[in-house]
Amino acid sequence: MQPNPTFLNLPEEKKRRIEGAAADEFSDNGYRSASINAIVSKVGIAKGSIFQYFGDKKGLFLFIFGQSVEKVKAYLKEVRDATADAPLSIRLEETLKAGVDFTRKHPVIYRLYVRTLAEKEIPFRSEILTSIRRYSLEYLGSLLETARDKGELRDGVNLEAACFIIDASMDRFLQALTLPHMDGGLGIHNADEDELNRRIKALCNSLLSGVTP
Amino acid sequence: MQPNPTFLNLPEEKKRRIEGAAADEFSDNGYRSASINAIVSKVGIAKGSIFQYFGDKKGLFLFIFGQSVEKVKAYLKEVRDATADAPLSIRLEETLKAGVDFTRKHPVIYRLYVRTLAEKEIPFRSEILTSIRRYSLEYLGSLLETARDKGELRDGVNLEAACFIIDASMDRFLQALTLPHMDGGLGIHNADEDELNRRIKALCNSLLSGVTP
Amino acid sequence: MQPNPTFLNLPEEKKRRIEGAAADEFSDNGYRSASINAIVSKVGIAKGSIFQYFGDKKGLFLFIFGQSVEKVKAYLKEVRDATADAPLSIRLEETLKAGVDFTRKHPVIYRLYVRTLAEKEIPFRSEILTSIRRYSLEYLGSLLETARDKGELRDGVNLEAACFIIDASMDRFLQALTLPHMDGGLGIHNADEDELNRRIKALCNSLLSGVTP
Amino acid sequence: MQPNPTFLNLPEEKKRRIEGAAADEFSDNGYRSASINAIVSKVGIAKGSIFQYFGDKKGLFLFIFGQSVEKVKAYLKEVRDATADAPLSIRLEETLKAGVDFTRKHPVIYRLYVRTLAEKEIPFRSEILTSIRRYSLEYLGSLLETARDKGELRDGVNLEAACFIIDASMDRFLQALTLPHMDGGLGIHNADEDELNRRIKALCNSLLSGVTP
DNA sequence: CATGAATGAGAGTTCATTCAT
DNA sequence: GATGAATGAACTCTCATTCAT
Repeated sequence: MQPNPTFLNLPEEKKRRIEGAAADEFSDNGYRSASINAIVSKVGIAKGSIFQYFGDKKGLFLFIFGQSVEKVKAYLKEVRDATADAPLSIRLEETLKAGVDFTRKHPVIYRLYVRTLAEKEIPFRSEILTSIRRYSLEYLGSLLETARDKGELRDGVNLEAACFIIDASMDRFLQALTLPHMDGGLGIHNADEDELNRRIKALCNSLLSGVTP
Repeated sequence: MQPNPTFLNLPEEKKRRIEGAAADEFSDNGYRSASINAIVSKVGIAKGSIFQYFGDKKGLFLFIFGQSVEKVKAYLKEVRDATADAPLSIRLEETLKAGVDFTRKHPVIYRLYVRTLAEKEIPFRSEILTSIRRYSLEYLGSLLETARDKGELRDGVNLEAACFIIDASMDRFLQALTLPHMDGGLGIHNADEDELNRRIKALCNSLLSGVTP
Repeated sequence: MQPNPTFLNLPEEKKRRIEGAAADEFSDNGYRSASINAIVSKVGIAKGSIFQYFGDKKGLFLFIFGQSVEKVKAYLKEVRDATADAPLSIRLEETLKAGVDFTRKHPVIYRLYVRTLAEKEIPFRSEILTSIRRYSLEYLGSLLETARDKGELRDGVNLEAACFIIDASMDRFLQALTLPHMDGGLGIHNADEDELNRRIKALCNSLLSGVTP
Repeated sequence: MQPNPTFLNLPEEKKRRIEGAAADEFSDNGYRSASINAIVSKVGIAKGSIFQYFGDKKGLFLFIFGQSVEKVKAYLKEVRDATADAPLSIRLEETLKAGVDFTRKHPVIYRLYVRTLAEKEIPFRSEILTSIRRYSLEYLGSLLETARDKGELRDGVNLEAACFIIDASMDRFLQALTLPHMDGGLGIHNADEDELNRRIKALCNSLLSGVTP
């Protein structure tokens, strides 16, 4: 999980170039098909250096992935704290907005996550995914519980199912943002800022209100 | 997309063995990492034959994937027709049940779809995914429109958003079935039949009713 | 141990070129340092072909080594049968002469054996060496037992120790032939035919008679 | 052959750690497969230091090997002097015992010698081996000459051949001690102290007396 | 003087694809 | 039409050596 100190002592800019190229490569090609050749020739360093920094391909992947997860967590924590007193609808909106924002700033991170989802032989895949899902559900769970305690929810609401639906919908929303092909009916992919915000509001509204009378 | 006539004239049983092995290999390893070596040695035919039948790896993949999509469509069409007169809640339940059923009978097909979602260099990936999503939304859209016309929906419901949420939630439900790690809060993965049906009902209820008073 | 049939069906001449190059490479460099690159570029075939024929480096080595052992055994069996009725001194001389003859015809085989002796990580090294030593001792043992039964040996001779000494001395004699550096006092390495036969006779005499009165 | 003065001025303890690690590595892996990486990481010094001290891999090997040879010579000289007045049979026994003793105390040195025997590309291999053999034969030669002068030998004994046989047999005896696989008929490898001494006596007896009446 | 980061050649191995049989 | 031998590029990983600090 931890790269060699050598790597950590590298000039900030070089580090970022390596991380960037590796994240790109993994998110474009998944773990197994990602090529260390491609990474080093993009960055312009010797092949051996990568192995000096990270030991092996697995070590590189674990580091890049771990970094990404940390970034996402930090981002979400910020949103949670910043909206602590807002009503649920606003908190969901802000969460999704933050997700959109983050996905745009770090598109590779989201793709990296999707790739990890799909690939079987990724090192520690099971642990990685389980921990991500758990974190995500805890986050949404705490939002919903707070809302329930404040009386914002209907009686008898199934919190688990609600979490599941919200999680899945937001996840898909972000997928649609990253992958044009998943942008089924919502026209998210090429939307401008205003349009996107309307979409977010609409989705969150629908998530909260359901469709039946 | 179309294999060489030579392939089509093969004995039914041999064709099925080839298709099965190829589907397994692609769904286990994705497109790029799938090995034609592995496929032919599993089936017990000559490597050259695959290239005779399908031209190249790309052709093989396209054929296998296309076949899978046809199977899914046929399955869904059946459900739609069979439940034409039922209320929306039942139709959703039956759809999800059918999805579960199908995923269990043809686990490789679902995995194949997830892999395709994740991999960038898959031939015609964009077209493939777009068409799948469109089909899925059309299907759900027609269910919801029928329901609206029958007065089952609340006024002012945002059909697009509803479709999106239902699609995403069902998709995730099936993912949780296939991938233990996605089974966040719902405990789907190891559920017995009864438990699973309760989960399906709960999810569909929540999808229809929302959480707010 | 068995190469792919593909290899066995190769034209005799090509097979021999491959076997020769591989035996050379292994006997020059040992197992680990032997380079498949070097072998294929010497033979002029593609790198992949070696792996098609033998699976991996280990398979190649095992095949080459096994072949060599078979050749040696066949050679020794011939000598044993041809000298069945001769006195021990002649049989030893003929054995050593045969060894010299063989070592000259197939110098790589002897070097291969020495290399295997020295290297730790050779596949099945332990089994290989044990079986070679056992075979060698059985061979000499049967010679000595026959001699004893014919009354050619002094009473109370320690057969085990005698075997050991003869085995070691002959082994070293052949080493001296192959490796100029081991040619300590005997001047074997550059000896002409007559000289060599004298050396053989002298060694066998000394082996039989010892040094004490 | 001589390391940089920098090395010689190192604290005794550090020098010994470096020598030990290098001897281990070379004797375990041979020259070419020995890894300087492994050596430095075992000792805990910088990789560059090795090159500073010894120039290159070759220099390091030559130094380590030379050192080992010196140790052996010193050991043998001691035995020779200590047994100057004993009869030949005792001197041989003591020599072999000393060899056993030394091999046990410094197993890497013996392995190092065997490895050098086997590997072709070792620097100055030819010179190294020639000098070792010559020394060994000189040593045994002086033992035998002394014995002849004292009338311990039969008339007409071939001293050269006797030397050769004794050298080869003792060498093999030590090999059997180090490599279980060479322990052909004698059961040396797992022998306890008493048993081993009996084996040594038996071998030396047989060496001196031969097998014929 | 010691350090260890950087290098790039070379290792074994796998693979899609071609084509003579 | 079916076969599978041959190919060579690409893969991950190791290593001795150099040299700026």
